[in-house]
Amino acid sequence: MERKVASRRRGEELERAILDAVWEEFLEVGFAKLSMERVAKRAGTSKPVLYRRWSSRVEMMLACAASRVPKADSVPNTGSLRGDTMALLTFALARMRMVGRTAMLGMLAEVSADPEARGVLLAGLVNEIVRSLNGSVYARAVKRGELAEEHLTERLRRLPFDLLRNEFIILGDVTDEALASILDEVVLPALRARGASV
Amino acid sequence: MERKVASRRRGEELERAILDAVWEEFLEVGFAKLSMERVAKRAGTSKPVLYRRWSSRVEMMLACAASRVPKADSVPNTGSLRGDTMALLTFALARMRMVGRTAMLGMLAEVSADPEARGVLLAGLVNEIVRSLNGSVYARAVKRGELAEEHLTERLRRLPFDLLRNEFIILGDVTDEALASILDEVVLPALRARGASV
DNA sequence: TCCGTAAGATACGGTCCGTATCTTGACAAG
DNA sequence: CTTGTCAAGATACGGACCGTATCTTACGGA
Repeated sequence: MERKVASRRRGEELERAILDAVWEEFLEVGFAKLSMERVAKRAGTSKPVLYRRWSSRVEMMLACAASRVPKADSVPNTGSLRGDTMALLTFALARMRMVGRTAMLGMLAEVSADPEARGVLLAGLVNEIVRSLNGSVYARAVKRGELAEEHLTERLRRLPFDLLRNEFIILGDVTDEALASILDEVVLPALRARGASV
Repeated sequence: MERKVASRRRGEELERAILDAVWEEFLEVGFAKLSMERVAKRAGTSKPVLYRRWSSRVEMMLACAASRVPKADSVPNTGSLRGDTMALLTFALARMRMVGRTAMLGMLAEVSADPEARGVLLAGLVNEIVRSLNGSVYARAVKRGELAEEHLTERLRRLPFDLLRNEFIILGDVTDEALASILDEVVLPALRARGASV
């Protein structure tokens, strides 16, 4: 919990200890009640040390999240659009669960006033993984002949993640059935509707 | 801003004055920085008076929101499913704009830990309007022959609002084009896909 | 060996929390 | 008109944090 060692930590080692403290503190008291004061105490250091690194609580928590959330690697080729998308959403869901609904909402809320911070958050937690989808899953589906590239609008590319994120934020979690219904009742039908007749 | 009148307000009158103060304060400093202390001062009263009515900041803000957000009345019959849904989403969007992204996120975040408060918030801001959709828009579309009732799953009923809410929360606002793309690229195609083939 | 740099400790004024206490005004019953 | 009740309103409290300033001291590189 606290420390009272003679040695003085620096650089990497110190930063690691702080981010670990942030995480433990987060698990213990939650996002809303996480304070610089407590983190400093838990890490066995002091507030100025934190403020030298991050200018705000959110920035610090983003650093913590970034240090723990797994990077999006490649998406497995399951042989079908549905399988690939399901795998991708499952991975994305796992990431969301690591952070948790409360923390996601808290960060979104605290960041919603500052356009710059908002950009950073969205880039890290939203767009990165969308690009991944564009780059492999949809490309493979086009190659397989499951999709026509010219019908892939921006909205359709974002669609699976928009629905997943909404479900997670509002309902608290996403069951397997919910995932399936997102795919089978919305995403795939929308993707396959060619002549979007009015 | 403040008041120093001899008369002592009570009941309805006092409550109105407080909720007005909450709203003005919200417009001025935003959701995150809104404090009981400042609201009390602005309303020309004191904290105990606030705490006698509402047990928390969120509860007070919900009361304020409820007193200002227009109730969902009837949905105009435009003659087509697309027109009806567009009208409904436009109305829902207007409501969201009155509250604002920051406040919505703030409330969702503060409420996300407490299941009971969460239920209240969702019931008021989500489900009410979904019921309205079920009750009239979809019923009319079924009567017109535009939809088959047996394909109207829970997910499809929620779909327009899920997408609207997500867009509003994440992107900050919803343009007319975005609204149109939600309808024409996702909602209507999904609704019309009969045999949800895998 | 020495010196710059950052760690770590402490303290500051400030805001806000939620609650307790007390006085005083408004209103109604008699 | 008198009087009793109840909530409004004022004030103060201990406590948690904020963000910053100041000062000493240990580490690590030159």
